[in-house]
Amino acid sequence: MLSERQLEVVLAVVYDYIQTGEPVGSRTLSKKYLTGRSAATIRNEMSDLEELGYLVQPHTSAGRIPTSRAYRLYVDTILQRRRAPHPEAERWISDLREQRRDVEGALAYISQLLTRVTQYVSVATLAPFQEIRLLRVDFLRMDSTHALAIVVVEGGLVHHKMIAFPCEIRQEELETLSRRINAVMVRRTWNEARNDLLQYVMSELREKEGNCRAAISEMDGLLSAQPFRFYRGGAHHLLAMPDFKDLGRLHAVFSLLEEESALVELVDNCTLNGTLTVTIGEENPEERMHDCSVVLATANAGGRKAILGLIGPVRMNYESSIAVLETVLEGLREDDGSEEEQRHVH
Amino acid sequence: MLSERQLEVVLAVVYDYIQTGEPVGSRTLSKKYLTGRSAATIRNEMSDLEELGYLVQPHTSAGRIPTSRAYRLYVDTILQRRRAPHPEAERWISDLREQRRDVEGALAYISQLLTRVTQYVSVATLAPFQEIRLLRVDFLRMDSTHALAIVVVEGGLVHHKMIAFPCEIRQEELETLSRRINAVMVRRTWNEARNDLLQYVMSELREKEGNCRAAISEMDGLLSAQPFRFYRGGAHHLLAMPDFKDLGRLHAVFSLLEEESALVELVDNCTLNGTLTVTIGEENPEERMHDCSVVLATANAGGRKAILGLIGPVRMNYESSIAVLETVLEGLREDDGSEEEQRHVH
DNA sequence: GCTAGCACTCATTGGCGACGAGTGCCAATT
DNA sequence: AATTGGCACTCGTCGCCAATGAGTGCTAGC
Repeated sequence: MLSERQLEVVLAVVYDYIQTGEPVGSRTLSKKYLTGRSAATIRNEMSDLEELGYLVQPHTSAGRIPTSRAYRLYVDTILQRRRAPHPEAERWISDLREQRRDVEGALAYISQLLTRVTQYVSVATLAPFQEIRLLRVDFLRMDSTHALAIVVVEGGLVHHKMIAFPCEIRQEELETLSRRINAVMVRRTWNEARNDLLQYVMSELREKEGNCRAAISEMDGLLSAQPFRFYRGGAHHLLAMPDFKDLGRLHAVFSLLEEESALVELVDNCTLNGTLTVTIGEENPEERMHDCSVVLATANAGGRKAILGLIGPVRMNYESSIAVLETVLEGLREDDGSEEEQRHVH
Repeated sequence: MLSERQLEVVLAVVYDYIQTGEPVGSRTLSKKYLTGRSAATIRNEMSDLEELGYLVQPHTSAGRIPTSRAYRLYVDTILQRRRAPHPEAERWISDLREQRRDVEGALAYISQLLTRVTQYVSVATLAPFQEIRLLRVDFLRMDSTHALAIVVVEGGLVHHKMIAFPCEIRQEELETLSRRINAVMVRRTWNEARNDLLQYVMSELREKEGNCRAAISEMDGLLSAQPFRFYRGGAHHLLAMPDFKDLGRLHAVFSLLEEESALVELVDNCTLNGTLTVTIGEENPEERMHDCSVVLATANAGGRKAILGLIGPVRMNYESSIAVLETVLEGLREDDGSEEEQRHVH
C-alpha cells in the first residue's frame, strides 16, 4: 500500500508527464507540485516507487516516466472525483439534440465531433449486436427469382440482402414466408434469431418448399455478417504526436485501426464491465495497442445502444477525454423518451 | 522534343529510381542501362534534361531524381505497350468469379485483394452516382406516422431512410404515394430523380396532402446524400515506405484519405477521361496528394459501374499496379452477361 | 525522517576531419 | 562535332571527441 506522499508523487509524475512528454525529475516535482519537500526527499520516494513498479527511468541520468500501473492509479482517481463539465458542453449537447438524423448519421456525426474536439482517434458503433432485437422482416419481390430481404432492427437500423431463389416464386408465397418468419423472429435478438429460430424454421419447413430453405440459408448469411459498421475518425492526428515519432509503433496501431475484426474485439473486451472504461497501454490484450489507451463509453438511449470511444497515446489527456465522452453521453441521454427517440422504435 | 537518347536516359532514371529510391548518377546509368556510352556523355545529357525540367538533383554532388514530367513520360510508355499479365492473374480472376457477393461485399473484397497484392492503398466505390438509375422505390409502413423508404438502384444496391409524416398515414395512402413516385422516378438517374422529378411531383401534389410533401422533402434528403461508401484499405502500408519517412507528408495524405469528400473529388477528377488513368504527384489538383500517385480504373460491368484505385508514393511501381488493376477489371468483365450479373439488374 | 552536498552517469550537442559519391568542365581523342 | 578521360570541387554522411547539463544515488549532518 502506498503512503499518502507516495501517492502524491505518482500522481504528480503522471500529471506532469502527460503535459510535457518529458521524463520528470525530482527537482521539478519539488518545485512545482510538492513544494514542502526537497528534491532529495522526493528522490528517495521515487526510488522506492520504481521498485514498486510505478515509475521507470529510460536511462540512468534521466527523470522518471510513469508505468501503466501509475496511469491506472491516476485514471482511477479521476474517475472517482466529480469532473467539471467541458466549457463547451452546453453547445454540443444542444447540437446533438438539434440533429435530426438516422442512427448511422448520428454515429458519423458523433465520431467527427469527438475527434474534432479531442484530436484523438474516435470510434463509434452500435453495441454488441447479440443483444439488439429484430423488429420485422419484409420481402420485396424484385423479379421472378429474386427478392430483397429487409430486416429492421431496434433503433431504426435497417439491413438488407438480395435473395436468389432456386425456382420461381410468386408474390403470395413471399407473403406467406414473410408472415412465418416474422412470427418467430420478431422481438428476438440478433443472435437468438440466428442460432435458434432459423434452425427451427428450417426444420419445420424442410418438407415443404426448397425455395424457402434456400431463402433461409441466405438469411442466415445476412445475420452472420457483422451488421454495423464502425465509424472511425481522426487517425491522422496520431501522426502529429511526439509519442509516435517511432514509425514502427504507428504501423502497429494503424494496421489495427484498419482491421474491422480487431476493432470489434477492442470494444468487446472493454465494455463488459461498465458504462465508462479506460484501458491503458499494456492492459490491452491486443499487443498492437500497447502504446495506446482506449476510453470507451456505452450510450444506452432507448432502442439504440451505441459504443463511443477515444483512442490516444498512453500519455493522452484522460481528464478531458473522459469529460468529452460524458458530455456526449449526456447529450444522447436527454434524447431519451423525446420525439426523436420514439421515432423508429416500435 | 527529346532525342532518342535523352528519352532513354529519362526512362532509365525513372526505372532505376523506382527500384532503389536513391538518386541515380551518371555512372550507374552508364553501367546498368546505357552500356554503350560513357558516364561523361550521360552527364551532359542529364545536365540538359535538368534544364528541360525532367530531372532534379536534391543537392550538388548527388545523383538525379525524376520530376513528375519524367514519370509522366515513363507511365505513358507503359500504357502504350502491351503489358504481360500478372503471374497470379488466373487465380484472382477465378476467385473473383467464384465470389457470389452483393455489390458492397464485392467492393470490400476487391479493395482487400488490391491492397494485399500491391501493398499500396486501395479504394473502391461505385461510379459517379449521377449516372446510376433508380429501379424502384418502396415504402414499408412502420407505425402510424413512420414509413421506411427503400430505394433500389441498378446493380442491386439498396438505400433506405426512415420517413416521418406530420400526421397519420394509412397503408392505402402509402401505396398510392409509392405508385406515383415510381411512375415518375423509375429508370431515371439519381441526379435526374433529384433535380427534376421531385420538383415535379412536389408541385403536382402541392394542393393534395401535406403528408406527401413532407415525405418528398425527406426523400430529397435521401437522394442528396453521398449514397455509396468508399471501401479503403492498406493505408498503413504507407508507414513502411521510405518515401514517407517525413511525418509531415504522411499527415497530409492520411488526413485526405479520411475525408470522404476529398476522396469523391479525387475519383471525380480522374475518371472523366477514360478507363484507366494515372495521376502523378503534382498533377493532382489536391495539394495533399502531391507526394502520391493515383491509378484509377473504372469497371463497367453491366448495371454496376465501379471505380477501383490504387494510391502509392510517386515512386510507386506503376507497371505492376496497372497490371493488377487490369487483371481485376478482367475478372469483373467476364462476369458480364453471366448469371451473376443479371441477378440484380431488372 | 529530512536535507544539503558531492561525485557519478549518460544522453545530447556541436565541432572537426575523413570519406566518397557525384558533378562540371576542359582538353584530348575519334 | 560528338565523345571521352581526367581532375578539381562540392557537399552530405559518418565517426570521433569533448563539453554540457540534467538527474541520480549516496552519505553525512541536522
